Formats: sequence, structure tokens, C-alpha cells
Amino acid sequence: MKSKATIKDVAELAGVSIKTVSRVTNQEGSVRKATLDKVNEAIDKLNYQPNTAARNLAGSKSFALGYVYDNPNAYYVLDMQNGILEECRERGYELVIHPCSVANKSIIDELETMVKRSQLAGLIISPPLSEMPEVLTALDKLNIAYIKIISACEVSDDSSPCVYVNDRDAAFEITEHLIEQGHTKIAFLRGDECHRSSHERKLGYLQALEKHGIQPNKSYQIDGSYSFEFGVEGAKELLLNEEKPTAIFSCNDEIAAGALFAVRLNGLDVPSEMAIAGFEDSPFSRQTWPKLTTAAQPTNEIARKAASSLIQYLASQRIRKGEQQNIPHLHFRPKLVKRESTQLLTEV
Amino acid sequence: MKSKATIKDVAELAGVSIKTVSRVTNQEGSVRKATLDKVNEAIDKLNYQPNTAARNLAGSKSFALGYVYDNPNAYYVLDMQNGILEECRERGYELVIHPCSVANKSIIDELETMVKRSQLAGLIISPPLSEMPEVLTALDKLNIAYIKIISACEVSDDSSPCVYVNDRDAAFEITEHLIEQGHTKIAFLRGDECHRSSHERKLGYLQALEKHGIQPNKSYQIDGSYSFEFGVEGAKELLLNEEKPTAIFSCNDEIAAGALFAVRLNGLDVPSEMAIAGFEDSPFSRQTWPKLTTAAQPTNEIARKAASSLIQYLASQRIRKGEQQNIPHLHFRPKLVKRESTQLLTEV
DNA sequence: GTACGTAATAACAGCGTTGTCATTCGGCTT
DNA sequence: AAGCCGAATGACAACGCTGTTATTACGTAC
Repeated sequence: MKSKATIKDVAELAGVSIKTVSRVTNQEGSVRKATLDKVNEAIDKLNYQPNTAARNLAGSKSFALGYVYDNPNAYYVLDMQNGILEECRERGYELVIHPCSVANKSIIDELETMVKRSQLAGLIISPPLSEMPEVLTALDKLNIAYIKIISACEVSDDSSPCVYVNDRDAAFEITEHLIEQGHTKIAFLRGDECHRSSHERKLGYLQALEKHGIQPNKSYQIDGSYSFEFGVEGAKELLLNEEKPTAIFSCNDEIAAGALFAVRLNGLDVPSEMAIAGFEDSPFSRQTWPKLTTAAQPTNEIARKAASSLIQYLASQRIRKGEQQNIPHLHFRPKLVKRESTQLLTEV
Repeated sequence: MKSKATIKDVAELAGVSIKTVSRVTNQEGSVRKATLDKVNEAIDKLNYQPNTAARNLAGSKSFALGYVYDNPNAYYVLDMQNGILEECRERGYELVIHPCSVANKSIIDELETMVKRSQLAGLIISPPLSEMPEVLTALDKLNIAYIKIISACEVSDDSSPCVYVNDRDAAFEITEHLIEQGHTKIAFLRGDECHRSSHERKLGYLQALEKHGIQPNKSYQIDGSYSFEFGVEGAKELLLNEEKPTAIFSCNDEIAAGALFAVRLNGLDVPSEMAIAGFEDSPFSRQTWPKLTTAAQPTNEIARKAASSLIQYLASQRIRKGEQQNIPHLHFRPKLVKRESTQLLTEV
């Protein structure tokens, strides 16, 4: 690899000192236009790429973000990852991904090791890890910057950067949509206990029922996990009710896909005999028949914005050390996507 | 972050020179047992983690692998990623992931920039990139070590590290399984042109037909892409044949899932009226009804072994510079998984 | 007990950047 | 034209580690 060009070569070719080159690459300012052009030209000519290692070492900071997650679902993870990556590339950061398991007792140690080893500038944490107080406390203790993505409809704690995803209102909207279709016997299949989203979504469901004067029916509410299998089991159980529900709102698309299968195996038509809605707008929801009504979560955008905010936050930290600074808070609200699984009308 | 402990602190505490500590952390040998213990004790006590940046800079090498892929499918990518990561963690390497698009003309430049920026020790490349000569040539020119994962049943080129996945024989086996079930009118839905696997699998299919004296029927062979949508379209087209096939072998599970839907929409029962097989053993294949017969690709293991071989190869390169060295070649063969979509008998 | 060879250890100079601080430049005031 | 000041630039010392080369310790043979 002829990737030899160092800052020295550039400086020499441009006829300036290495420090000036450094100023240019870091956009520090205080460089005259003429000089800047000379330097940039030299950089292009030599195809110069600053050495990350040297940069990190000398600056005793790093240009790498970490993405910490507990593999909730392949599409979500990949969407997040890609979104973060896009932002990182633009900003000249690197991404270190770190899947880990909530079940793992030593997760705190694991995170600590990771942060130290990789010299990360900051972390992006997605649920359910981002909703575990002990994890957040540990990170605070490590004194590492992070932005967490959580399910909540309002700012709950403004001391650290956060992305709020308003699952509750979106679930409310889905439930209202079902009610509009004439349903009153609406069941709910809830996802994992440890994901706040599953509770938020259920809350939205209950609020919608209440608003429309519908008595919630305990036997229509089953708790489980975010999985196809639970969808199948949960729907089967629902169908055991003497008075069967006419609609099932599933906490995510995977559950919905499972429910869909169980329902159709039972010989019921969807949506005429049973409406089914999911949540997330994952590819799943488009690969079932009929396609699933769901709530579209802009995961990729969430990821990008989260990364972007974190990077900005880090920059401001470097400048105003110690001082108070703006702590980013972002809000997202999944949007209802009406498809065939809940209504007869639409085009396919 | 009190992550202050440097090699100096450790050296001081252990009463040795920093070089000795370096020897210990790098397992260079030539350290007396007593000294080694002292040093290790100090490392533990200070919770010392070598600084990656300094390490890379001083050694002018790096401990990071890159995983380059063109997002073929979420489950595959994630399996690969996790496998590589597991190995990396054990060996103290980092992983930089790099999704990119085959369609992108400047992909070569992109790779070059990435390699330079991230100071990568080596690359792991999966299909279809690993099967594009121009990409491999570019990497050779960059003089970066890499291991490629390709679809092939025998060693084709022994000059660079390679993982061979024998799709052909696995496809042969699946086809034979269908023939054993009494099928002779077997259709084939092929995946993307640019993936060698799609051709290899088709070859296996054709070879099985030939072995059993079945005349291949051109109108039973449709080319498309690795997607659910193509599965739907392809199956529809197949059903237009006057003499319909009785079995569809789909190039992967996604296609199979699509085909399954189209077939059932057409009112045909699976497997009694139409058998359907997939390939890959992705979660898809277990979340359809009936479950899909498929070929299990040990993606996670492939990834681990690939990473492991690459790391070993890099190490041997460092030692025997210039000299001839063992170039790793690994072979994998997906295994037939019989499920309900091709046979009536089995338990659900 | 001396000499010798090898294994174990240390000293020290980089690696390619950035941070700090000193210096020079260019324009503006007087 | 001298004096001044902020902006632009440069010199040089870190950053924490590894590679290289020099030095010391230890065991063995005579």
C-alpha cells in the first residue's frame, strides 16, 4: 500500500508547516484563503488521509462512536447501524458496533472494557439497554458521553442527550384506526417486559379504548415477547375466548405476522373476520398476505440524527469544557401506515 | 474516565521497564515466569488497557478488521457480523463494518479511502463483492490482506485466502430430495445474476435432474433476484404454464417465502399440490406455514472461521515477511434441512 | 572460579499527529 | 514612517506504545 503520504509530505509540497496542514484538515480556521487552497491542492495531489491512530493519540480524543445494542431484531439493528454509519462517514467518524446481551450479568464490565479499549468518543444506545438504569449509571461513572434512544412521549430526564420515540401516541392512533373500522373487541399482544416500548404501546392502546368508551377486556390482553412464535401462541390463546376479538393489535410486526398465521390457520379471513395491526413497518409487514397495517418508525433517520446530535454534543463539550452546554433532545413519532390487514377498501 | 493507567504506570508498579510490560501484553515471550506474574498482577491491579491508538501508531500496524458487504439480506449480514465480532473480541481485534453498493461506480475509491482511513489490518469480503474481479484486483493493488467468501465447490485460485461455500452440492441434494418425493416437474427460481451462488445453486439443480434422467424444462427456470417480490412474481409465472410444475426450488428462503404466498393465493396446497424448497435456513424459513425445506448455511461459523484464518494469516505475514506462507482455504457445505414444505410426514 | 553463550531485560528513538506557545506578517493608526 | 495589534504561521514537545539495539543476568562447561 503506497498510502505513505503523511502530514509532512503535504506540508512540504504546499510549502507550509505541518501545523498549518493540521489546521486545514481540522478546520480550525485562522488560515488565509491562499494558504488554504495551496494546502488543499497538496492534499488532493498526494491523496492524503490523516492517520487516525496518530490523530487519536496526539489529540487524546477519538473519532469513533460505539453502537451498543441487545439484538432486538435484525431489521432494526441494521437500520440503526446504517443510519449511524452514514452520519459517521460524513463527519469522519468511525463506528464500533457492540452487540451484547441484557441477560449477561457482567454487561457493565463488558461495556467498560469496550469503552477503554476502543477509545470511544461516545456511545449510542438503543433499547432495551438504554432503558436500564444500572447501565446508564455505569456509563455515567465511566464518564463517557452517550445518547440514548428510549420509548417515551415526553422528556423525563434532561441531564443527558436523548432521543424520544413516542410509541404511545402512535399506538393510540393505530387503535383509533381500528375503532374507526368499527371494532370494539380489540385485543393486544404485548412484547417483552423489559422493553419500555411494549408498555408505552399498550398504554396508547388503553388510552384509545378509554377515549372511545370501550371497556378494556383483560382476557384480550396477553403479554409475551417480540417474536413470531409469541404471535402464533398469543393469537391461538385469543381465539380460545368465548367471545372472540375482532381485531388484534400486535406490539410489533413480527408478532403480527405470527398472529396472522395463527388466525388464518384457524380458517378466519383477514381482515373481514379478524383485523390485524403491527408496529414498526419492518419488511415483515409487507411480506405477509394481506400486508400489515403498522406504524412506521423512521429508524434510519432516528439513527442518523442521534449520531449527528452526539457528534455535535461532543464538539461542544470540547470547546466549552466544564461549562453548561446544550443537551440535545430529539423527538420522533411513528406514523400510521394503513394497509390491507385492517381494511377491505385499499388498492393492493 | 479514570482510564489513566498507561504502560508506564504498570512498569513502575511492577518494577520493570515499559518494554517488558509490552512484551507481556503482546505475548512476545522471553519473559521469566516470575516477572510475568509481577507484571500481570500490576496490570490487573491498575485495570490497564493498552491504548489502541498508540499501539497502532508505534507498531505501524493495526488491530482492526474490516467487513465489506453489499447488504444482500439482513439476517445474513448480521450473522456474519456477529460471527466476525466474536472472533475479533477473543483475539483483541476491532471490527469496522463497511456496507457499500455494488451499483456504486466509485466503489473502488471508496474501499481505498476506507482502508487508509481506518488503518485496517485486513478485510473480510462477502458476496457479491468477493466475486467481482475488479474489486479484488483493486484490493491487491492496495496491498491489503483480505479473505473472501465465495460460492464454489473447489479451489479455483490459491493465491489469496478464501472461504469456499459449496452451494452446488447442497442444491444438488435439495433437488434430489424433491425427486425422492416423487417430483419430476421441478421448477427453479434463480437469484441475482451477480451472485455466483445463484448460478452454483442452479448448476446443482441441473446436475441432479440429469443424474436422474429428468429432461430440464426451460419454462420451469426463471431468473430474478433474491427477494420476496421475485418469489411472488416468479411463482405466478410458473403457474401460467400449461403443465404446471409440482415443485419449486427457490434460490433462497426469501424467494421461497414469496413463492409460497403466490402458490397459496392460487389456492394450491403446500406441499401436497406444490412442494417448495428454499436455501439458507434463515428465520424466514421457520416463520412461514408450512415451514420451508432449505439448506442450512452455517453463516456464523463461516464468519468466525474466516476472521480467525485471516488473523492467523496476518500474524504469519508479520513473522515471515516476504517468504512464502500458508494461504488459508476453508470449505463449507450447507446441509439439507427437511421441513414440511416438501413432505407430508413430519411433525410440526 | 573463569569464560562464554544465550535468555532476559532495559534504554531510547521513533510512529504521525495535535496542543502550546512563540514568532512573524500585514494592515491600520498616528 | 514608526508603532501597534490581531491574525496567520511555525517550532517543538508531547501522546503511549513498539522496534531496535545495547546491556545485564543466568546457567553451563571447562
